[in-house]
Parts: sequence; C-alpha cells; structure tokens
Amino acid sequence: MDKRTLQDTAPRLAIGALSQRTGVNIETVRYYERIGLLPPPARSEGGHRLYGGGHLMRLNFVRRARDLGFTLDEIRALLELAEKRDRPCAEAREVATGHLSDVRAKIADLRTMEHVLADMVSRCNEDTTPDCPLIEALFDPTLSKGARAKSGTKAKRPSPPASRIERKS
Amino acid sequence: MDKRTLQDTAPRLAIGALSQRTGVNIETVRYYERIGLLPPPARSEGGHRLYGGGHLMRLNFVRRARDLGFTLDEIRALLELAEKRDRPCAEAREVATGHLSDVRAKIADLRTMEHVLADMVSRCNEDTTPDCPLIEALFDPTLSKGARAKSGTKAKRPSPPASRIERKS
DNA sequence: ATAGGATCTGTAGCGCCTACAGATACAAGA
DNA sequence: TCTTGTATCTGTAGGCGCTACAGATCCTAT
Repeated sequence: MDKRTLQDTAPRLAIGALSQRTGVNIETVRYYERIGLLPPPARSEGGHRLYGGGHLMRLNFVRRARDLGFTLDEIRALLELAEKRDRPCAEAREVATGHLSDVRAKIADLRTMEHVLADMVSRCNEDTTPDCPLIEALFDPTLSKGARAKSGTKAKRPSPPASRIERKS
Repeated sequence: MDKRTLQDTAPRLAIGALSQRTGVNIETVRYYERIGLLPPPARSEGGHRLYGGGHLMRLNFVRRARDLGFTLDEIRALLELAEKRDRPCAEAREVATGHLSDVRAKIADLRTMEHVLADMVSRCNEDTTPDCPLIEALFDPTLSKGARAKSGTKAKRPSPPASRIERKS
C-alpha cells in the first residue's frame, strides 16, 4: 500500500485498537472526527466505527504533528497538502517554519521566566520568616516586563491625582 | 501604607483606571472577581466598582505572577501566604520551585520540538516537489517520541494479525 | 438637558481535549 | 443458544484562562 495516498483498505480496526496503536485517546479520536480532522469511518451493522489503514496513517500523522506542537488547524493544512500532490513542499515548509518561530518565541519567554524564578527562589534560601523575598518580589513593580504588550497604551502616570474617583486617563 | 497588608484605602479607582494601571483587561478583572481571586470592591451608588490601593497591589501581584507562568490556583495559594504572615517563606518557595520545574520541563519539550522541526525544515530545502521530506517525516513512525506517556500501556505490536475486526489487544 | 463615553450583567465562545451517563453492540465461554 | 463482561455508542458538560458580545444603565462634561 502506498504510504501517502491515505486510501482506505478494508476497514477492520475498532476504535479501541486504533486508539492503542496511535496512542490517541478514544474520546479524542471521536473528537477529531467531529471537527472534521479524521474522515468518518465505515460502520459495523451495529454502528461501531471500523477503521482502515488510511485512518491509521492519518491519525498517526496527527499525533506526531501534535507532539511537535502544531495546532489542529496547521495539521489540517498539512494533511491537505499531503493529499493534493502538486507542489506541497514550499507550502508545508511555510507552515513548519511559521510554527518553528512560534516554538522559538515560546522558548525565549520560558527562559526569561526560568531565570526570574530561579533568582527568586535562590534569594529565598535563608528562611527570613516575615518578608519572604519571593513574595516581596511579586509585589515589587520593578518586575514589570514590558513584553507581551497588549493593545492600548498603558498610562504610566507616576503620581495619581488627589482624591475623587478616577476614571479614564 | 504598608506594602503588604492588602488593606483597602479609600476606594477611588474605577475599573477602567485599574485596568490601565495594571495592564489587566477589564473583562479579566471581573473574571478574577467572579472566581474569587480578587475580593469584591466597593460600589458607587449606581453600582460601578470602586477599587482601592489594596486591590491595585493585589492585581499587580496577580499580573506579575501570571507573567511568570503561575496558574491561578498557584497564585491563589501565594496570595494566601502573603496575607497570613506566619511562615510563608518555605511554602512559597515550594510553590515556586514546583512551578520552576514545570517551566524547565516545558523548555526541554520545546527544545526537542525545535530540533526536530529545524531538521525537518532544513531537509526540505531542495524543493523536491513530490515526496516532500517534511510531510514524509510526519508519516514516518520513527519519530514516535516515547515521552508524554499517558496512562495505559501502549500496545506496540509491530505486525498486526491477519484480517477480521480487531478489538482490544 | 443631552450626548457620548464608561460600566453594568449575563452568556457564549475559543483551543483541545476529557469525563460522564445511559443505552446498545459484540465476542467468548458455558 | 444464552449469558456475561467488555467495548462502543450518542450527547452533553466541564476544565483552563480568558475574550467578546448584547442590551441596559450610569456618569460626567458641555
């Protein structure tokens, strides 16, 4: 059988067996079908799902891509590219490089967190019972982190005006 | 005002001003109140929320902790520790070290992903139109990754038995 | 007095599953 | 053949941490 066609051979796998072979939870398999990521399989007379080799490959593809952190939408795109065998390489590369830079951005974020956290924990070594430096640090505004800027200007007025209710800047 | 008491001074900040000063979305502020992370503020005669300095500090604390990746439950615990000033240091340290190892585990996972992805992308350089190596790699079972083991034994039978519907192993 | 913001409540949606209930199907043993 | 004990079925709700909307009300500046 051609590895790439995703055509179905005679369906013979029940959902539990498919789940075991792919490592994908049964409920998740049904979920993937609901959202159209996995095509609806054949059914037994009693209505049980029966999967063929194509499903097995496709679901393994999905699981591997999930392990690499691709979103379900990205995976959907990759699967489409895998099926229409025109010029998928460039487009697949695009999806993957886009995801790769997401991953790298996440790593950078996490490394920043890691350093700050490690620093906080280390300064917490001597058990200074009141004024735990870890908790103090979380109260301390110097840890402001301008990253993850949301939309909208952050008013950074240093001294608030006197009394009265403050509404917008 | 003591930085740590979280006592409220005269409430005078409207929710929009609080949102701007903390960088936390208005809807999120209300959400935090709903789930009990932020205490219900005073209200104006017409029912608008009015926040004091304690809320401001507390919400800033929450935002900084979120920036460091703490879950809301962890933050809840940290805030409790910040309030009862008995011996919070050891416990706070525990929360933080637990989270730190989560962060490190995530970094390790992401680095694995990064390497596999980078490798896939680089092997995709020459535009081999059919048989894109990137897509082939996702079909290739050698990329199985035994990590993230879920509950339940994964049956890894290499050759499936002959015909008939397969149910459980 | 009025206009135009800001805020109110309540609800639903996002991504990606996971869990449950109550009903049915199926394969193997007696 | 009948019975048992799984496996599977459908449908719905929940979880995290928000975000977005609708339709109503409030508040302040002119």
